[in-house]
Amino acid sequence: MPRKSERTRQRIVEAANRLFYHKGYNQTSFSDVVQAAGVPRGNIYYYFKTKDEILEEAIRYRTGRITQMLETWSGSYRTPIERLHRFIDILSDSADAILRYGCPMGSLNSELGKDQRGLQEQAENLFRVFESWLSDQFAELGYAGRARELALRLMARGQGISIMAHVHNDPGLLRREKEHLGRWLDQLADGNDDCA
Amino acid sequence: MPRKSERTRQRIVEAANRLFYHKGYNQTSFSDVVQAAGVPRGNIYYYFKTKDEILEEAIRYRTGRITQMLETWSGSYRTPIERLHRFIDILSDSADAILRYGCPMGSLNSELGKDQRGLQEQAENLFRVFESWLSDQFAELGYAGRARELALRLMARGQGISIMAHVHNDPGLLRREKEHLGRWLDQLADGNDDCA
DNA sequence: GACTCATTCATACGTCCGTCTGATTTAGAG
DNA sequence: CTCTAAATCAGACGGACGTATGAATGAGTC
Repeated sequence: MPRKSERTRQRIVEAANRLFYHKGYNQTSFSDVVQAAGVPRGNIYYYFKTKDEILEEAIRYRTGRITQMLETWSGSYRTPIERLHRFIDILSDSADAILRYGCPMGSLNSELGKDQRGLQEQAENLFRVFESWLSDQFAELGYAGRARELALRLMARGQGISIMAHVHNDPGLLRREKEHLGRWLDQLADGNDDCA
Repeated sequence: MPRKSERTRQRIVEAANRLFYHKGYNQTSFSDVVQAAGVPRGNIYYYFKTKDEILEEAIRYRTGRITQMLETWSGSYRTPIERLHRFIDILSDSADAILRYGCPMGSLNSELGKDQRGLQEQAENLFRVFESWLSDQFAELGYAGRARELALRLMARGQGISIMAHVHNDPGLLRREKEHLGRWLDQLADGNDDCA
Protein backbone atom coordinates (compact mmCIF):
# COMPACT_ATOMS: atom_id res chain seq x y z
CA MET A 1 0.00 0.00 0.00
CA PRO A 2 2.50 2.66 -0.98
CA ARG A 3 -0.18 4.94 -2.42
CA LYS A 4 -1.68 6.59 0.63
CA SER A 5 1.78 7.44 1.87
CA GLU A 6 2.54 9.34 -1.30
CA ARG A 7 -0.21 11.78 -0.53
CA THR A 8 0.92 12.25 3.06
CA ARG A 9 4.46 12.82 1.90
CA GLN A 10 3.17 15.35 -0.59
CA ARG A 11 1.18 17.15 2.09
CA ILE A 12 4.32 17.48 4.20
CA VAL A 13 6.34 18.83 1.29
CA GLU A 14 3.70 21.35 0.32
CA ALA A 15 3.20 22.55 3.89
CA ALA A 16 6.95 22.85 4.40
CA ASN A 17 7.37 24.67 1.12
CA ARG A 18 4.75 27.21 2.09
CA LEU A 19 6.19 27.70 5.58
CA PHE A 20 9.75 28.04 4.28
CA TYR A 21 8.49 30.87 2.11
CA HIS A 22 6.35 32.59 4.71
CA LYS A 23 8.61 32.22 7.75
CA GLY A 24 11.99 31.36 6.30
CA TYR A 25 13.73 28.01 6.47
CA ASN A 26 15.56 28.40 9.76
CA GLN A 27 12.54 29.92 11.45
CA THR A 28 10.35 26.99 10.50
CA SER A 29 10.33 24.12 13.00
CA PHE A 30 9.32 20.49 12.65
CA SER A 31 6.34 21.30 14.84
CA ASP A 32 5.25 24.00 12.41
CA VAL A 33 5.45 21.58 9.52
CA VAL A 34 3.57 18.66 11.10
CA GLN A 35 0.91 21.02 12.39
CA ALA A 36 0.39 22.62 8.98
CA ALA A 37 0.47 19.25 7.24
CA GLY A 38 -1.92 17.69 9.73
CA VAL A 39 0.29 14.71 10.52
CA PRO A 40 1.29 13.61 14.03
CA ARG A 41 4.60 14.66 15.46
CA GLY A 42 6.47 11.41 15.07
CA ASN A 43 5.16 10.46 11.68
CA ILE A 44 7.30 12.87 9.76
CA TYR A 45 10.40 10.90 10.64
CA TYR A 46 9.05 8.04 8.56
CA TYR A 47 9.32 10.23 5.50
CA PHE A 48 12.24 12.53 6.21
CA LYS A 49 15.20 11.87 8.46
CA THR A 50 16.34 15.49 8.72
CA LYS A 51 15.05 18.98 8.14
CA ASP A 52 17.54 19.42 5.31
CA GLU A 53 15.94 16.48 3.52
CA ILE A 54 12.58 18.25 3.66
CA LEU A 55 14.13 21.37 2.20
CA GLU A 56 15.73 19.41 -0.62
CA GLU A 57 12.40 17.87 -1.43
CA ALA A 58 10.64 21.23 -1.20
CA ILE A 59 13.15 22.70 -3.62
CA ARG A 60 12.64 19.80 -5.99
CA TYR A 61 8.90 20.37 -5.69
CA ARG A 62 9.26 24.05 -6.49
CA THR A 63 11.57 23.33 -9.39
CA GLY A 64 9.02 20.95 -10.82
CA ARG A 65 6.23 23.45 -10.51
CA ILE A 66 8.28 26.16 -12.18
CA THR A 67 9.35 23.87 -15.01
CA GLN A 68 5.74 22.89 -15.54
CA MET A 69 4.65 26.53 -15.53
CA LEU A 70 7.28 27.52 -18.08
CA GLU A 71 6.31 24.63 -20.35
CA THR A 72 2.70 25.75 -20.14
CA TRP A 73 3.74 29.26 -21.11
CA SER A 74 5.80 27.94 -24.00
CA GLY A 75 2.71 26.10 -25.17
CA SER A 76 0.26 28.94 -24.67
CA TYR A 77 2.24 31.72 -26.34
CA ARG A 78 3.75 31.41 -29.75
CA THR A 79 6.17 34.32 -29.83
CA PRO A 80 9.10 34.94 -27.50
CA ILE A 81 8.00 38.51 -26.79
CA GLU A 82 4.61 37.25 -25.59
CA ARG A 83 6.37 34.77 -23.34
CA LEU A 84 8.65 37.43 -21.93
CA HIS A 85 5.65 39.61 -21.20
CA ARG A 86 4.02 36.67 -19.47
CA PHE A 87 7.13 36.41 -17.29
CA ILE A 88 6.96 39.98 -16.04
CA ASP A 89 3.25 39.50 -15.36
CA ILE A 90 4.47 37.65 -12.28
CA LEU A 91 5.10 41.05 -10.73
CA SER A 92 1.40 41.82 -10.80
CA ASP A 93 0.04 38.29 -10.34
CA SER A 94 2.10 37.66 -7.24
CA ALA A 95 2.16 41.21 -5.96
CA ASP A 96 0.45 40.42 -2.66
CA ALA A 97 2.83 37.60 -1.77
CA ILE A 98 5.88 39.57 -2.82
CA LEU A 99 4.88 42.51 -0.66
CA ARG A 100 4.38 40.25 2.34
CA TYR A 101 7.18 37.74 2.00
CA GLY A 102 9.49 38.90 -0.78
CA CYS A 103 10.41 36.78 -3.77
CA PRO A 104 10.28 33.06 -2.93
CA MET A 105 13.51 32.30 -4.77
CA GLY A 106 15.40 35.40 -3.79
CA SER A 107 14.59 35.29 -0.10
CA LEU A 108 15.38 31.59 0.17
CA ASN A 109 18.73 31.99 -1.55
CA SER A 110 19.49 35.05 0.50
CA GLU A 111 18.85 33.17 3.73
CA LEU A 112 20.71 29.99 2.82
CA GLY A 113 23.55 31.79 1.09
CA LYS A 114 24.88 33.23 4.32
CA ASP A 115 26.27 30.12 5.95
CA GLN A 116 24.50 27.16 4.42
CA ARG A 117 26.14 27.12 1.02
CA GLY A 118 25.37 23.47 0.44
CA LEU A 119 21.66 24.04 0.66
CA GLN A 120 21.90 27.33 -1.20
CA GLU A 121 23.45 25.57 -4.18
CA GLN A 122 20.29 23.49 -4.42
CA ALA A 123 18.16 26.61 -4.23
CA GLU A 124 20.29 28.19 -6.93
CA ASN A 125 18.74 25.77 -9.40
CA LEU A 126 15.45 27.64 -9.11
CA PHE A 127 17.22 30.60 -10.65
CA ARG A 128 18.86 28.48 -13.32
CA VAL A 129 15.53 27.12 -14.52
CA PHE A 130 14.17 30.62 -15.07
CA GLU A 131 17.38 31.91 -16.58
CA SER A 132 17.59 29.07 -19.04
CA TRP A 133 14.01 29.57 -20.21
CA LEU A 134 14.44 33.34 -20.47
CA SER A 135 17.68 32.86 -22.43
CA ASP A 136 15.79 30.72 -24.93
CA GLN A 137 13.24 33.46 -25.41
CA PHE A 138 15.83 36.19 -25.90
CA ALA A 139 17.73 33.97 -28.33
CA GLU A 140 14.59 33.36 -30.33
CA LEU A 141 13.99 37.10 -30.29
CA GLY A 142 17.23 37.57 -32.18
CA TYR A 143 19.68 38.15 -29.35
CA ALA A 144 21.35 34.75 -29.39
CA GLY A 145 24.75 36.13 -28.50
CA ARG A 146 23.54 38.11 -25.51
CA ALA A 147 20.67 35.89 -24.46
CA ARG A 148 22.04 34.88 -21.07
CA GLU A 149 23.17 38.41 -20.33
CA LEU A 150 19.68 39.74 -21.05
CA ALA A 151 18.07 36.95 -19.04
CA LEU A 152 20.24 37.76 -16.03
CA ARG A 153 19.46 41.44 -16.36
CA LEU A 154 15.75 40.76 -16.43
CA MET A 155 16.03 38.49 -13.41
CA ALA A 156 18.09 41.07 -11.56
CA ARG A 157 15.48 43.74 -12.11
CA GLY A 158 12.77 41.42 -10.91
CA GLN A 159 14.77 40.63 -7.81
CA GLY A 160 15.63 44.26 -7.18
CA ILE A 161 12.11 45.57 -7.38
CA SER A 162 10.81 42.68 -5.29
CA ILE A 163 13.17 43.64 -2.49
CA MET A 164 12.27 47.30 -2.71
CA ALA A 165 8.54 46.66 -2.80
CA HIS A 166 8.83 44.22 0.09
CA VAL A 167 10.91 46.57 2.19
CA HIS A 168 8.64 49.55 1.66
CA ASN A 169 5.46 47.50 1.34
CA ASP A 170 4.63 49.52 -1.75
CA PRO A 171 2.68 47.83 -4.57
CA GLY A 172 3.18 50.87 -6.79
CA LEU A 173 6.85 50.00 -7.14
CA LEU A 174 5.96 46.61 -8.61
CA ARG A 175 3.40 48.11 -10.95
CA ARG A 176 5.67 50.82 -12.29
CA GLU A 177 8.66 48.50 -12.75
CA LYS A 178 6.50 46.04 -14.62
CA GLU A 179 5.39 48.79 -17.03
CA HIS A 180 8.97 49.94 -17.40
CA LEU A 181 10.17 46.42 -18.15
CA GLY A 182 7.33 45.98 -20.62
CA ARG A 183 8.49 48.99 -22.62
CA TRP A 184 12.05 47.74 -22.52
CA LEU A 185 11.03 44.35 -23.88
CA ASP A 186 8.99 45.96 -26.66
CA GLN A 187 11.95 48.06 -27.66
CA LEU A 188 14.12 44.98 -27.77
CA ALA A 189 11.53 43.25 -29.93
CA ASP A 190 11.58 46.22 -32.32
CA GLY A 191 15.34 45.94 -32.59
CA ASN A 192 15.88 49.16 -30.66
CA ASP A 193 18.65 48.26 -28.29
CA ASP A 194 19.85 51.71 -27.32
CA CYS A 195 18.87 51.28 -23.75
CA ALA A 196 20.31 47.84 -23.20
CA MET B 1 33.23 55.09 35.79
CA PRO B 2 30.81 54.85 32.93
CA ARG B 3 33.60 55.12 30.36
CA LYS B 4 35.01 51.62 30.27
CA SER B 5 31.52 50.24 29.87
CA GLU B 6 30.92 52.31 26.77
CA ARG B 7 33.70 50.51 24.97
CA THR B 8 32.45 47.08 26.04
CA ARG B 9 28.98 47.97 24.89
CA GLN B 10 30.41 49.13 21.59
CA ARG B 11 32.35 45.88 21.18
CA ILE B 12 29.13 43.92 21.67
CA VAL B 13 27.24 46.02 19.13
CA GLU B 14 29.99 45.77 16.54
CA ALA B 15 30.38 42.02 16.99
CA ALA B 16 26.63 41.52 16.81
CA ASN B 17 26.36 43.72 13.75
CA ARG B 18 29.03 41.69 11.96
CA LEU B 19 27.45 38.38 12.93
CA PHE B 20 23.96 39.50 11.95
CA TYR B 21 25.36 40.23 8.52
CA HIS B 22 27.45 37.09 8.14
CA LYS B 23 25.07 34.55 9.69
CA GLY B 24 21.71 36.31 9.72
CA TYR B 25 19.89 37.64 12.76
CA ASN B 26 17.93 34.54 13.72
CA GLN B 27 20.91 32.28 13.19
CA THR B 28 23.08 34.34 15.52
CA SER B 29 22.93 33.29 19.17
CA PHE B 30 23.86 35.13 22.34
CA SER B 31 26.77 32.71 22.64
CA ASP B 32 28.02 33.74 19.22
CA VAL B 33 27.88 37.39 20.19
CA VAL B 34 29.62 37.13 23.56
CA GLN B 35 32.29 34.90 22.07
CA ALA B 36 32.98 37.30 19.20
CA ALA B 37 32.89 40.31 21.49
CA GLY B 38 35.17 38.66 24.04
CA VAL B 39 32.87 39.27 26.99
CA PRO B 40 31.74 36.58 29.44
CA ARG B 41 28.38 34.91 28.92
CA GLY B 42 26.49 36.70 31.65
CA ASN B 43 27.91 40.14 31.09
CA ILE B 44 25.88 40.90 28.03
CA TYR B 45 22.68 40.97 30.05
CA TYR B 46 23.99 44.02 31.84
CA TYR B 47 23.90 45.93 28.57
CA PHE B 48 21.01 44.37 26.68
CA LYS B 49 17.96 42.67 28.12
CA THR B 50 16.89 40.96 24.91
CA LYS B 51 18.28 39.98 21.54
CA ASP B 52 15.93 42.42 19.86
CA GLU B 53 17.52 45.23 21.83
CA ILE B 54 20.90 44.29 20.41
CA LEU B 55 19.49 44.33 16.91
CA GLU B 56 17.94 47.74 17.42
CA GLU B 57 21.27 49.05 18.61
CA ALA B 58 23.09 47.37 15.72
CA ILE B 59 20.72 49.01 13.26
CA ARG B 60 21.28 52.38 14.92
CA TYR B 61 24.99 51.75 14.68
CA ARG B 62 24.75 50.92 10.99
CA THR B 63 22.55 53.91 10.32
CA GLY B 64 25.09 56.15 11.97
CA ARG B 65 27.95 54.73 9.94
CA ILE B 66 26.03 55.15 6.70
CA THR B 67 25.01 58.70 7.53
CA GLN B 68 28.61 59.50 8.33
CA MET B 69 29.80 57.91 5.09
CA LEU B 70 27.30 59.86 3.00
CA GLU B 71 28.30 63.10 4.69
CA THR B 72 31.91 62.35 3.91
CA TRP B 73 31.01 61.76 0.27
CA SER B 74 29.04 64.98 0.15
CA GLY B 75 32.14 66.75 1.45
CA SER B 76 34.62 65.00 -0.83
CA TYR B 77 32.77 65.37 -4.12
CA ARG B 78 31.42 68.67 -5.35
CA THR B 79 29.06 67.56 -8.14
CA PRO B 80 26.05 65.25 -7.80
CA ILE B 81 27.23 63.07 -10.68
CA GLU B 82 30.52 62.43 -8.90
CA ARG B 83 28.61 61.50 -5.76
CA LEU B 84 26.34 59.14 -7.66
CA HIS B 85 29.36 57.48 -9.19
CA ARG B 86 30.83 57.12 -5.73
CA PHE B 87 27.65 55.36 -4.69
CA ILE B 88 27.86 52.70 -7.37
CA ASP B 89 31.52 52.20 -6.52
CA ILE B 90 30.12 50.24 -3.57
CA LEU B 91 29.51 47.40 -6.01
CA SER B 92 33.24 47.03 -6.59
CA ASP B 93 34.49 48.10 -3.15
CA SER B 94 32.29 45.61 -1.33
CA ALA B 95 32.27 42.95 -4.01
CA ASP B 96 33.82 40.25 -1.82
CA ALA B 97 31.36 40.72 1.02
CA ILE B 98 28.38 40.91 -1.34
CA LEU B 99 29.38 37.67 -3.03
CA ARG B 100 29.71 35.92 0.31
CA TYR B 101 26.85 37.37 2.33
CA GLY B 102 24.69 39.44 0.00
CA CYS B 103 23.82 43.08 0.59
CA PRO B 104 23.83 43.89 4.33
CA MET B 105 20.66 45.97 4.09
CA GLY B 106 18.81 43.80 1.63
CA SER B 107 19.46 40.49 3.33
CA LEU B 108 18.57 41.86 6.76
CA ASN B 109 15.30 43.32 5.54
CA SER B 110 14.53 40.18 3.61
CA GLU B 111 14.99 38.05 6.71
CA LEU B 112 13.09 40.28 9.12
CA GLY B 113 10.37 41.14 6.64
CA LYS B 114 8.96 37.63 6.66
CA ASP B 115 7.46 37.51 10.12
CA GLN B 116 9.20 40.13 12.22
CA ARG B 117 7.69 43.25 10.72
CA GLY B 118 8.38 45.31 13.82
CA LEU B 119 12.10 44.78 13.53
CA GLN B 120 12.01 45.07 9.77
CA GLU B 121 10.54 48.54 10.04
CA GLN B 122 13.65 49.57 11.94
CA ALA B 123 15.85 48.02 9.28
CA GLU B 124 13.87 49.84 6.61
CA ASN B 125 15.46 53.05 7.82
CA LEU B 126 18.77 51.91 6.38
CA PHE B 127 17.15 52.10 2.97
CA ARG B 128 15.57 55.46 3.69
CA VAL B 129 18.90 57.04 4.54
CA PHE B 130 20.38 56.01 1.20
CA GLU B 131 17.26 56.90 -0.75
CA SER B 132 17.09 60.34 0.77
CA TRP B 133 20.71 61.08 -0.03
CA LEU B 134 20.39 59.73 -3.57
CA SER B 135 17.24 61.77 -4.09
CA ASP B 136 19.17 64.89 -3.15
CA GLN B 137 21.80 64.08 -5.76
CA PHE B 138 19.29 63.44 -8.53
CA ALA B 139 17.45 66.64 -7.63
CA GLU B 140 20.65 68.61 -7.80
CA LEU B 141 21.35 66.97 -11.16
CA GLY B 142 18.20 68.55 -12.52
CA TYR B 143 15.65 65.83 -11.92
CA ALA B 144 13.91 67.36 -8.95
CA GLY B 145 10.50 66.07 -9.96
CA ARG B 146 11.63 62.48 -10.41
CA ALA B 147 14.39 62.41 -7.84
CA ARG B 148 12.86 59.82 -5.55
CA GLU B 149 11.80 57.64 -8.45
CA LEU B 150 15.35 57.64 -9.81
CA ALA B 151 16.79 56.98 -6.37
CA LEU B 152 14.53 53.98 -5.92
CA ARG B 153 15.42 52.68 -9.35
CA LEU B 154 19.12 52.94 -8.61
CA MET B 155 18.65 51.19 -5.29
CA ALA B 156 16.58 48.45 -6.91
CA ARG B 157 19.27 47.76 -9.46
CA GLY B 158 21.89 47.60 -6.74
CA GLN B 159 19.74 45.18 -4.77
CA GLY B 160 18.95 43.09 -7.82
CA ILE B 161 22.50 42.63 -8.96
CA SER B 162 23.64 41.93 -5.39
CA ILE B 163 21.19 39.05 -5.17
CA MET B 164 22.19 37.66 -8.54
CA ALA B 165 25.90 37.93 -7.84
CA HIS B 166 25.45 36.37 -4.41
CA VAL B 167 23.33 33.50 -5.74
CA HIS B 168 25.72 32.66 -8.56
CA ASN B 169 28.85 33.73 -6.71
CA ASP B 170 29.85 35.65 -9.82
CA PRO B 171 31.87 38.87 -9.42
CA GLY B 172 31.53 39.59 -13.13
CA LEU B 173 27.86 40.38 -12.64
CA LEU B 174 28.72 43.12 -10.17
CA ARG B 175 31.42 44.53 -12.39
CA ARG B 176 29.27 44.65 -15.52
CA GLU B 177 26.24 46.11 -13.76
CA LYS B 178 28.41 48.80 -12.24
CA GLU B 179 29.68 49.79 -15.69
CA HIS B 180 26.16 49.73 -17.05
CA LEU B 181 24.90 51.93 -14.24
CA GLY B 182 27.83 54.28 -14.77
CA ARG B 183 26.85 54.83 -18.39
CA TRP B 184 23.23 55.36 -17.38
CA LEU B 185 24.22 58.01 -14.84
CA ASP B 186 26.42 59.78 -17.38
CA GLN B 187 23.55 59.88 -19.85
CA LEU B 188 21.30 61.34 -17.19
CA ALA B 189 23.92 63.97 -16.45
CA ASP B 190 24.05 64.85 -20.16
CA GLY B 191 20.30 65.33 -20.18
CA ASN B 192 19.77 62.21 -22.28
CA ASP B 193 16.89 60.51 -20.55
CA ASP B 194 15.73 58.17 -23.30
CA CYS B 195 16.59 55.13 -21.34
CA ALA B 196 15.09 56.16 -18.07
C1' DG C 1 40.63 52.17 54.47
C1' DA C 2 35.76 51.91 54.38
C1' DC C 3 31.86 52.91 51.33
C1' DT C 4 29.51 52.93 46.80
C1' DC C 5 28.06 51.44 42.71
C1' DA C 6 29.17 50.41 37.89
C1' DT C 7 30.77 46.41 35.85
C1' DT C 8 32.16 41.53 35.50
C1' DC C 9 31.31 36.77 35.53
C1' DA C 10 29.82 31.72 36.54
C1' DT C 11 26.02 29.50 36.45
C1' DA C 12 21.13 28.06 36.21
C1' DC C 13 16.28 28.30 34.59
C1' DG C 14 12.61 26.70 31.62
C1' DT C 15 11.52 26.00 26.87
C1' DC C 16 11.73 24.48 22.43
C1' DC C 17 14.48 22.46 18.97
C1' DG C 18 15.74 18.52 15.70
C1' DT C 19 16.04 13.84 16.18
C1' DC C 20 14.87 9.21 17.38
C1' DT C 21 12.41 4.94 19.21
C1' DG C 22 9.12 1.50 19.53
C1' DA C 23 4.64 0.05 20.02
C1' DT C 24 0.31 0.23 17.39
C1' DT C 25 -2.80 0.41 13.53
C1' DT C 26 -3.98 -0.52 8.86
C1' DA C 27 -4.81 -2.96 4.55
C1' DG C 28 -3.80 -5.92 0.71
C1' DA C 29 -1.99 -10.97 -0.50
C1' DG C 30 -2.16 -15.88 0.29
C1' DC D 1 -8.35 -15.63 8.68
C1' DT D 2 -3.52 -14.92 8.79
C1' DC D 3 0.59 -13.02 7.68
C1' DT D 4 3.35 -9.13 6.43
C1' DA D 5 4.93 -4.86 5.83
C1' DA D 6 3.64 -0.14 5.13
C1' DA D 7 2.10 3.65 7.70
C1' DT D 8 0.73 5.96 12.03
C1' DC D 9 1.40 7.97 16.36
C1' DA D 10 2.76 9.19 21.44
C1' DG D 11 6.31 10.37 23.68
C1' DA D 12 11.11 11.09 25.08
C1' DC D 13 16.11 12.19 24.24
C1' DG D 14 20.14 15.46 24.74
C1' DG D 15 21.36 19.84 23.63
C1' DA D 16 21.12 24.66 22.61
C1' DC D 17 18.56 28.60 22.97
C1' DG D 18 17.18 33.27 25.13
C1' DT D 19 16.79 34.85 29.53
C1' DA D 20 17.77 35.67 34.33
C1' DT D 21 20.15 35.86 38.94
C1' DG D 22 23.28 37.15 42.40
C1' DA D 23 27.73 37.03 44.15
C1' DA D 24 32.51 38.81 43.08
C1' DT D 25 35.39 42.53 41.42
C1' DG D 26 37.42 46.95 41.16
C1' DA D 27 37.87 51.87 40.63
C1' DG D 28 36.75 56.39 42.46
C1' DT D 29 35.24 59.26 46.85
C1' DC D 30 35.53 60.84 51.36
